[in-house]
Amino acid sequence: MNIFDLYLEKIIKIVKEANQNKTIEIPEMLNGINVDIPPTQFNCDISTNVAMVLAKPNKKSPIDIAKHLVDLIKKSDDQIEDISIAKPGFINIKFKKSFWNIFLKELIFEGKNFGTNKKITKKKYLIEFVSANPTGPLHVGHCRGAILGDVLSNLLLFNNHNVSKEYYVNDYGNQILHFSKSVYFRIREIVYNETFPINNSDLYPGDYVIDIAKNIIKNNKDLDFDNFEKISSKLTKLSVEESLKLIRFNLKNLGIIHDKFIRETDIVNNKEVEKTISKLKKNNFVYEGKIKAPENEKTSHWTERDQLLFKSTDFGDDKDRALQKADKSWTYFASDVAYHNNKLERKYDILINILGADHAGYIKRITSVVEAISGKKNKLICKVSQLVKLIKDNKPFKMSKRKGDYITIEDLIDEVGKDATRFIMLNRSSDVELDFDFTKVKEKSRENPLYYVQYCYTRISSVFRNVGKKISDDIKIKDYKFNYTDKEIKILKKISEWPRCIEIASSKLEPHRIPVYLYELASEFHSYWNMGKEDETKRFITSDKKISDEKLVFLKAVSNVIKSGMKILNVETPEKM
RNA sequence: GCGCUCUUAGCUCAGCUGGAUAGAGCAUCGGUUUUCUAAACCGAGGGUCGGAGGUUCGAAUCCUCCAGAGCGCGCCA
Repeated sequence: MNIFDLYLEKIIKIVKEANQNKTIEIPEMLNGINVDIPPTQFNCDISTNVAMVLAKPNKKSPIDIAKHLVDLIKKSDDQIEDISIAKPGFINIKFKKSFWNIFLKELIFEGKNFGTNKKITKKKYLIEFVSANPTGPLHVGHCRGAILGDVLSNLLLFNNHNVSKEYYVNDYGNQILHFSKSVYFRIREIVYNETFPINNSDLYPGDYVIDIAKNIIKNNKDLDFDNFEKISSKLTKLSVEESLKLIRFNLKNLGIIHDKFIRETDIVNNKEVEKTISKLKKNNFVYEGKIKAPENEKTSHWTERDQLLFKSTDFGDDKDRALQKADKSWTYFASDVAYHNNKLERKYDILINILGADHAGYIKRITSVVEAISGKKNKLICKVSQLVKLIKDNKPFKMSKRKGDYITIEDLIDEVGKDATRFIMLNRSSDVELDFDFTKVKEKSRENPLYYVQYCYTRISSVFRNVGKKISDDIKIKDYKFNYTDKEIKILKKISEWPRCIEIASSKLEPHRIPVYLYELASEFHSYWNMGKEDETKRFITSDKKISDEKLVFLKAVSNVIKSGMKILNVETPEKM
């Protein structure tokens, strides 16, 4: 039950009826009208701007319109205790206490589905995220996008959409070649006692490559490591699979499981690139042409030549994009074009890509491709997650591939924990750079917002435990005729904002709103809890170790919302801490 | 040079599908514990929402310009 939507509908109905009775003029579009949360000092529950929106078409002051509407609203609804007008024309509504009983009854009935958006139609989503090169384990830099993608899919699932999570494995091209060469040199180091060419900056020097080399030697006794060319393709495959093992392990420890891993080599080997390009050629989106050197400083080595280009300038990109390299092999972009065609052929309604900030410049061309193939705009939504600035011992911590100097996901999980990592990474808008202070998060774990929210759930659990009940048990109440106090209603109001939080978070793809909301709810609850210290009537458990239905329902409502929010974030809600 | 993102309290950030007197946490200062778990609570101080215009009844929120910060601008992935 979304009370804001409920009252918006009621008000629009009233306005339309008034229009039919010729007492009010309405504009063509009524979407400027909204029902909102009023500022706390007004002592009311919801407010609407309807009078201000209607002022102009009626050529009357908002206050006059409001006066007219207030009567109509009051007449049509028996749950309103007080309805008033505030400058410059807001209509403020305060509900009777019985309204909150209706609300709670509905909430308990909906159970864990409370908050799901019922207005939307079910869609099929494909969300691609992480997709880090399979050249080693994930590091902290990958972490934010991984968690963002995971929680977005949970959020969409919560709203009953169909969601498929995919990882695109870039196992084709130069970087992979360098990687498998690195593995090869590590193998030679082990087998023939040769020194690893540490000064070759193309190679991956990290220690994990040694482990990968060892594994490959152990499991492939029949392989002849004498000549790289001979075993290159086999070795590449083995190296990639070893990397993927590491990556899957990292993701699992973060609580993330993808539905599918799609390999770039499969796309290329299945001739999907040719297929897609010829499709685009037919529609004149692909042609042979030259591109100009980029305008930044290092242009001296640039040679212009004819090559296959995608006409992304047709879609507002600043230059057309190359599909083929000089050696006629496909560019990264070309196989990604084919991959997106592959996605579209699988008939998803919406595609979502989660990208790191360093790939933001790629968005224009890939959305252009999807538009070119599907003929539709906004079929692909790209969501960028900004950088995580790591801070350790009060200094920015720079990771270096060269030195193999990383903070890996395992380090992070060992030291900070999966839940805290997830919560902190999600607690900020993905548009903003995130300071992740390794030392602080570790030391001051008590100040961590995760525990603040979890503690709220723990406190509620302890009440249930103390009266011999379980927090997970369903509760059955015959009549909802409770007389909640102002403080309790304040918390119920916060709970009533939950469906709205979900709605905005999912429509804008901004999951950070969930931890922010949960923190606020927890804060209200802790405040209430502490009132019980001074005033025994405010405690949940009476002196004879019982709890009233009234308090039971109240606690159930709070814990339901915390539980479903934390479930979307995929963090634990322990009953004891 | 061009593109994307950001700029809100001392610090880290919410708030942005336009609404009323702009909110948290940390830090600072002062209080609360024989208790349903103090991993908590209560109170105080702290603001030219980067700057300038514009749209609007109304702008932190939308538009334009400017400044600063970050990221990117390959035939790398």
